[in-house]
Amino acid sequence: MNEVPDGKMRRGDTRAHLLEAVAGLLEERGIEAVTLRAVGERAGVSRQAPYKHFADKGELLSVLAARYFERLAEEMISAAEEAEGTPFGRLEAMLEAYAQVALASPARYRLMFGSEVRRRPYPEVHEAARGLYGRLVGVVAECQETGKLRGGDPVGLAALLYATVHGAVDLALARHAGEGEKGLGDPLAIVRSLLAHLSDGP
Amino acid sequence: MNEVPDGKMRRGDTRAHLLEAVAGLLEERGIEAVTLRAVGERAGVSRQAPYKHFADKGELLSVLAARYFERLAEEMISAAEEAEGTPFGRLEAMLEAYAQVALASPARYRLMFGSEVRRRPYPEVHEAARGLYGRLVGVVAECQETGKLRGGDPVGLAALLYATVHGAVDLALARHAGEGEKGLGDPLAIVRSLLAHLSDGP
DNA sequence: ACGCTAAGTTGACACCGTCAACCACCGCTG
DNA sequence: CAGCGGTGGTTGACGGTGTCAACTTAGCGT
Repeated sequence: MNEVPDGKMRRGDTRAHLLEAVAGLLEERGIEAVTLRAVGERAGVSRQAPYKHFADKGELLSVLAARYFERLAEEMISAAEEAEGTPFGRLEAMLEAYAQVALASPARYRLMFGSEVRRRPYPEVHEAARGLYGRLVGVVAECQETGKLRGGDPVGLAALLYATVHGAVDLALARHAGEGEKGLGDPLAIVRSLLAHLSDGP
Repeated sequence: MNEVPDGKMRRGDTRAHLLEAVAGLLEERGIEAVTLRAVGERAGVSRQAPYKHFADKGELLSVLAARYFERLAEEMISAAEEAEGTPFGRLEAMLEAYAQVALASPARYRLMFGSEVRRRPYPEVHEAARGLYGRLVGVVAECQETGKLRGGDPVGLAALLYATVHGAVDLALARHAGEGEKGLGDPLAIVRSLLAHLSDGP
C-alpha cells in the first residue's frame, strides 16, 4: 500500500517530512521549540497533520527517539569495527563513540532519555535501547574470554559500564556553562578511567 | 523584617506554603501536575501569588530542587556517620544512601536534574550540587590515604563514582515497568560492583 | 459511476505561564 | 493623627499549546 512507484501521490512522504521537521527544530532551536504547529509549518502541512500519522505528540517524539537509539547503536558498531582487533579495543571504541555521539548533539540525547519519551512505554524506543545494551553485553563477554577484562557476570559488568557512560554524559550535559564541579566536565576521561580500573593486564 | 513574633501577619508564611504545595503536588501527582494554578490553590492563594515570591515558575522549582540537593547531602552525611568507622565503609554508606534516596522519590530526583531546573543557571541549585560533590571528593581522599582505595587523582575517582551512581539511578528510573535490560534495574548492585572493583584489598 | 477511506484542513476548547492593573493593609514619617 | 509608600494579594486579559471534532478532498476498488 505504501510502495507507489512514482505517480505523484507519494504516500508516506509527509510522515518522513514530519520527522525531519522535528529533527531540524530539535537540533536548531531545542526541544521546547518543537511544537506541533512549528513542525507542521516546517513540513509544509498544517498543525493537525501529525495526528494522521502519529497518535499524539509523544508518539511522534518517541519514534524519532527510537531512531536515535538505533543510530547510536550503529555508530558504536562502526566505531568498534574500525578499532584495533582486540575485544578490549573494540569495547573502548564503542564506549567512546557513545560519549562522543551523545555530546555532539545534546538535544538528541536529552530527547532519548527525556520525560516526553520516558513517560509513555513506547515499545520501539525500548527495543532500540535494549538492542544497544545487548551489543555491549556481547563485547564485554568477549573481553572476559580473552582475559583482558576481569571475570564475573558479564551482564553486571555491562550494566556498570552503561550506567557510568550514561551518567558521565548526563552530568556533563547538565552542568550549566563551566561550573565548579571539577572532573565532571569530561565524560571521556571518566569512561577511560573506569576501563583502566577494570582492565586486568598491564 | 521577617521575624514578626506572632501577630497574625506571619510574613513569609505563604512562601513556605507555596514550596510545600509544589512538593506535595510533585510527589503525589508528578511533575506535570505542578502548575502555578494548582500550586496556588493548594497553598490557599491565587494563581499569581507565586510571582510575589519567585521570579517565575522555573525559580520556584529551582528553589525546591536546591533544597532537595541539600537534603540529599544531609542524608548521605548522616548515613556516613552511622556507618562503620573506616573511610571506605563511610564512602559505601554515602553512595548507597544516594541511590536509596533517589529511588525513594523518583519525582524529586527528576526535578533535580530535569530540564526545568537545568535550563536556568540558578545559583542555589548549583551550589547545593557542588557541596554534595565536594563531600564525596573528601571521603574519597580519605579512603586513598588509608590505602583501601587505589591512588591517583581523588577528583577523578570521585567523578567516576558520582557519574556511576547517577547513571545507575537514572537508568533504573528510566526503565518503564520491568523491561528487558537485565542488570540495569538494581542501582545498588551496580554501585557495589564498582566499589568492589576499585577497592584494593579484601 | 459510486461510494469508502485515508490525508489534510480549519474551528473551537481547555489549559498554561505571564503581563498589567487594581486593591488592602502595615509601618513609617510629617 | 494624616498621609503615603511598599509589600502581598487578587482578578482580567493575552498569546501559545495540545487536542477533539467536523469538514473537505482525492484516489482507489468494485
